[in-house]
Amino acid sequence: MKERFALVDVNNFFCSAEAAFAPELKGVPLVVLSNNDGCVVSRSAEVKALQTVKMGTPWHQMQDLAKQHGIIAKSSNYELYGDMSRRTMTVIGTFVEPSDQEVYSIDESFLRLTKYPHLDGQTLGREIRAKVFLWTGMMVCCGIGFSRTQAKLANHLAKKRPQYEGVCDLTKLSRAEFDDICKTVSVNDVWGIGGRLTGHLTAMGITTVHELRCADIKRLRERFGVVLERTITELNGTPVSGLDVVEPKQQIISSRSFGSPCYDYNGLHSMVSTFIARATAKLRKQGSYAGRVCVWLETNRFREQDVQYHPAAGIRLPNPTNDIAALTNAASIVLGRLYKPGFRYAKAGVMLEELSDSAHVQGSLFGGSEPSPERQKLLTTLDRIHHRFGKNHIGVGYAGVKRVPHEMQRALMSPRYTTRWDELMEVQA
DNA sequence: TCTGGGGTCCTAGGACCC
DNA sequence: TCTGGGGTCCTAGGACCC
Repeated sequence: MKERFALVDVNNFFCSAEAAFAPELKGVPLVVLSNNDGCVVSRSAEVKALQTVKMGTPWHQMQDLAKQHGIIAKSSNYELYGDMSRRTMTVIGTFVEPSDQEVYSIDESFLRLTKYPHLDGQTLGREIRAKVFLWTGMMVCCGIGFSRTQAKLANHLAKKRPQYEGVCDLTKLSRAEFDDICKTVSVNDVWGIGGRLTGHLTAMGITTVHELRCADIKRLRERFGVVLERTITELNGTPVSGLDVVEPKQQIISSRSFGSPCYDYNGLHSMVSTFIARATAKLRKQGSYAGRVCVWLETNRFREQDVQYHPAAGIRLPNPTNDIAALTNAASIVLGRLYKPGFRYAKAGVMLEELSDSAHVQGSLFGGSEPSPERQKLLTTLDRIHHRFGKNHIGVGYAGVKRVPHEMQRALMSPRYTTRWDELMEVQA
């Protein structure tokens, strides 16, 4: 039996999540900004229609444009988006068995339809759209194909071409119809083909999906590697990969630009400690232990007048651990090596690596040792306090105990309608 | 003044082993 | 004069994704 996949994806996800609770944001030009209110990371249909605001445009560079078109901006509200994502994915998941859904990103989900040959793609897509909209207020598009890459392509068409009305099923097309459509889509719109590859392919005279499908696959593999070969195979209707099962993360990163520049060691130390706290929380949530801690610092690369410095280094722990104090300590050692006075630091980050599901490291000279029961109790209690009161009430060293001076700016943030009792939406009778 | 954050996979090349 | 060859593991960096 031929495999069949669907990709369901929310339109303008962050903007839609904002508008779901604020009717005045519906039908108006709206953007959502990255951390620190830096860049545009989501645009409403009205902003996309202007064609002048690209993804990633710095907000401070488009003030005039915003005034001219009445563009409203919102700070990113990841607590709201995370919760709306969970709700949306749950509704999408009601159409198949759990093992046939892969939540691919915050706003996208693959469904494997192979087991449900009786489901007509068009009908299913329309039903998903209706149910998701009714239950969450979010509008999705649905693409269906014989591989995940085809489903992605179909979703792209469903989103961009009004005649599809949000649902595109490539599996129902004849060979000739499929070829004709592929002649109208640029390689750049294919999942897995980014700017670099597009440049190289264009130079070889390959600009449309049809040309890519017909190209000499052996030659392209030799030149660009196995990834492109798989993409072409999938475009031609043979799935190379099925659904990905959710694996624990192999690395955990926490990193932020500072709300204001930082010059001194103590300031950096408090930020790095905060990042470690956040990363450790993720680590403990997935039940992993880290074997290596990396830290990096960055000056502001956009300031040409500044001397640039962006060092990075890591340290291997004697035994993998999930103990926030041990991880903070390791990060402090690395930071001590990296820090040099006299620079205008703008950003820092930490990375937990070599994650395992055990505190024991194989072949360690001294043997792995579990933290003592008392220690475990302390760590678990910390987790509970974080869970119940939020992350900013207790921490190690400088982290999170009080507002740190370089915290990010989120001047335009909306309420966290669905996750905070004191930020619930109020309705006036 | 202000320019995001968090991931994965693959490959080439060096280190090291026998 | 002439200095092996094959294999694995690790790391850094590139490309991509959302």
